[in-house]
Amino acid sequence: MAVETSDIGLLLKAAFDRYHHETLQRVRRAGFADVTPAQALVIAHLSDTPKNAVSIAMRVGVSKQAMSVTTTELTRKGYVTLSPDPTDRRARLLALSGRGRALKQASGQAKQAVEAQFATLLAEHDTVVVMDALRALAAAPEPEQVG
Amino acid sequence: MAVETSDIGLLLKAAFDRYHHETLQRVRRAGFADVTPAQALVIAHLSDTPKNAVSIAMRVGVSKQAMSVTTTELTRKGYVTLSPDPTDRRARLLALSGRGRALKQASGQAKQAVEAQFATLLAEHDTVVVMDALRALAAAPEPEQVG
DNA sequence: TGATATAGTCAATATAGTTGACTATATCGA
DNA sequence: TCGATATAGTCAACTATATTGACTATATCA
Repeated sequence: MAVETSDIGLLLKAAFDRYHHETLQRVRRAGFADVTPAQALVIAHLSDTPKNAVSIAMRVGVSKQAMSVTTTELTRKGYVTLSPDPTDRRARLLALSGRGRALKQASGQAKQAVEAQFATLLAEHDTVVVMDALRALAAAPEPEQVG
Repeated sequence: MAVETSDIGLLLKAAFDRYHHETLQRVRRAGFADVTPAQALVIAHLSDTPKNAVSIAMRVGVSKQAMSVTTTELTRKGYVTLSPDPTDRRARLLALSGRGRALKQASGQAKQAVEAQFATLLAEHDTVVVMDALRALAAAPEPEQVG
């Protein structure tokens, strides 16, 4: 994708596409060929503290129905284990399996490698600026309704 | 989507999702309710100079088959017109219709509005840094093969 | 002119998301 | 404590968007 634009939307998309393509390629080469982007995204949101599906869905920004499908697949592929929530019998807690932790680690290494590439393009100060800017943009409050 | 992370991949995704959600909402409120994200993306790549489908596909970063579907839809909805390429009888040139130009203009206004929000979060210098950084990241050459 | 490349379409499939309807369990309030 | 309501998760149907492979028509090159 050629990028000569100054359209920030196209730039965000191009940068995001490139970053994700690169990291996913590396993760797949590291022995996790069966992981899809949506599944990798959920793995990135899992930690050592088990969480139920709905709370992850909210963080990821998808419906609980979409999350249900991804949970099923991640469980089937052996990256995630489910256990009953002792405090809520409706819920099932997701936790990383051994293989899931390995995937998350490989994913972290892939990201570091791509970010190292990124860092060579920018001064350290600028990297900080960019991260802060993205965080601000991502978290910006809804504007007052315009319509 | 809550964003407390320092994972640049998640930040890029969150920022991109937010930007696109906001702009598409505005475009739809402006009277273009039938435009999908993929279609809006193609419109953003069209200018006054007609282009064939393959060249747009390359810029957008999708296959010519995907582009064919989007072209059909944009034509059906009246945003784009097709005409034969006088220099190549295989090709058909895409051009914005009157409504297509109106859509592109509304889209530009939506982007300006969202970027104005963005600008309030950053110093002007930082905005330049961020744009340059995204452009560099988007255009970074493929790294040497690692596998 | 014949081999090869390119523009575009059609078909099949994969991925990822949505909404709506539903069950089971929690929680809140009278 | 019971009844209304909210929440966790699943199932089904659908939409949107992408892929690859096979194909036709036309260009281009040697």
